[in-house]
Amino acid sequence: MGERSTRERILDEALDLFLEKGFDNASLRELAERMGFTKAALYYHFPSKSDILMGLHLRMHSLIDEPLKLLDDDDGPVSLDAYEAFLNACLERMQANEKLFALHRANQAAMSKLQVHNEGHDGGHQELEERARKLFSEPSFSTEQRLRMVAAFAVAFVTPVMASNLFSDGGQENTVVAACLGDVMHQVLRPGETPQ
Amino acid sequence: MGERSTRERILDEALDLFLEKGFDNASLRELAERMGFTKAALYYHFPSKSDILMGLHLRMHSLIDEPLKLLDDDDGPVSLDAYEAFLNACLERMQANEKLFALHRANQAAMSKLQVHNEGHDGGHQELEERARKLFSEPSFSTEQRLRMVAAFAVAFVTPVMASNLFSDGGQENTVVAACLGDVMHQVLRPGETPQ
DNA sequence: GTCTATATTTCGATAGAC
DNA sequence: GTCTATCGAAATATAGAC
Repeated sequence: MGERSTRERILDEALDLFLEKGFDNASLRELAERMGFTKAALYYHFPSKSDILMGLHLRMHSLIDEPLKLLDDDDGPVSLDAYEAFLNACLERMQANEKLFALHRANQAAMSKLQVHNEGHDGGHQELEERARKLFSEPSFSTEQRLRMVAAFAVAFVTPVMASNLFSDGGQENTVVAACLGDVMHQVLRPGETPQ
Repeated sequence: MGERSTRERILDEALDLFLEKGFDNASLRELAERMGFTKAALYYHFPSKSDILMGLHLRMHSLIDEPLKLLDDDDGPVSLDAYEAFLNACLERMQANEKLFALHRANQAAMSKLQVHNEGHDGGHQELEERARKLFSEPSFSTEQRLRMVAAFAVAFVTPVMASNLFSDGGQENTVVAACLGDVMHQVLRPGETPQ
């Protein structure tokens, strides 16, 4: 049952390596060494180095695919409630896949270069960015409200990995963190509910 | 008056180039081309490529040097008020130097490799990280309070550049953004002041 | 699926003239 | 302070045997 394909094991190892050295400074030679075979063998499983990164990007893509639906099946513009539910869903999945998101953050420059070589389905990075740009430009929200939506986004996507990196005492309970950040995001998104 | 030294103009151009392509994928050849001279000339001004990045890092370092003092001249552990003042001061300086912070974020992997080659004064990156780790491990705060401090940090340091990248209508007034995010951070830092 | 080569390219860096 | 020319290293990628 614990049998992962070689391809998946390469991605696992690549995730660790890319996190340690950064994508650009990690060499396929070292990745191959860690896998126990040679560089050329990697090219049997992946056509290029950036395809390995793309493989990891797709893993993350599939993680937020479902939460993303929470923003979809509204007919009108997105509601604050839907957005909050989306962020909470992301938070949960991030905690279970912290390294994947950390990679994405630390190697944003490399991620941005992932292009669409195929036809319709891209899996690229700029697709998500375009979507975010549209979301945060929703004219039915005030400027302040939109700023708050971005702030909540920042809390959801960067706080968890920062916290686990910076707290000297190991990781806190995931449920505790999620609950607390859920409160924070709720507060951030709804300015009216605070006293004066 | 508008006379910047060649060294400074190289740093200006490097900031733009590194932002576009990422530090690792930007070549000194292209940087030299943009400057209007050759690669070798760069080596007259900087001993190595990473020294150019270090130059940009030092620019940012000098920006937060003064806000950092707000955390220093307390005798006891840091107060929430001092921390909030620090974040607000950073926010202000970030807005005036957005690109510098964006570079730092997008090339975190490369920044982490900036080492200390000299003696006492480093200007390295891990110095700040160590400081942050210490701050967020302050035992006089509860776990939730510390989490909130990290969240406020995320709001201060990532929201402004995200906002100016994602809002389709150009940049909002800096003062408006700063005021709004100041409110948000205040809210985030002080859980007690909200109704249930 | 993995191996041993090797091709190819690109880049950082140096030497020395002007 | 900027140039030409070149070195040497390292990395991606390919060809073809097993």
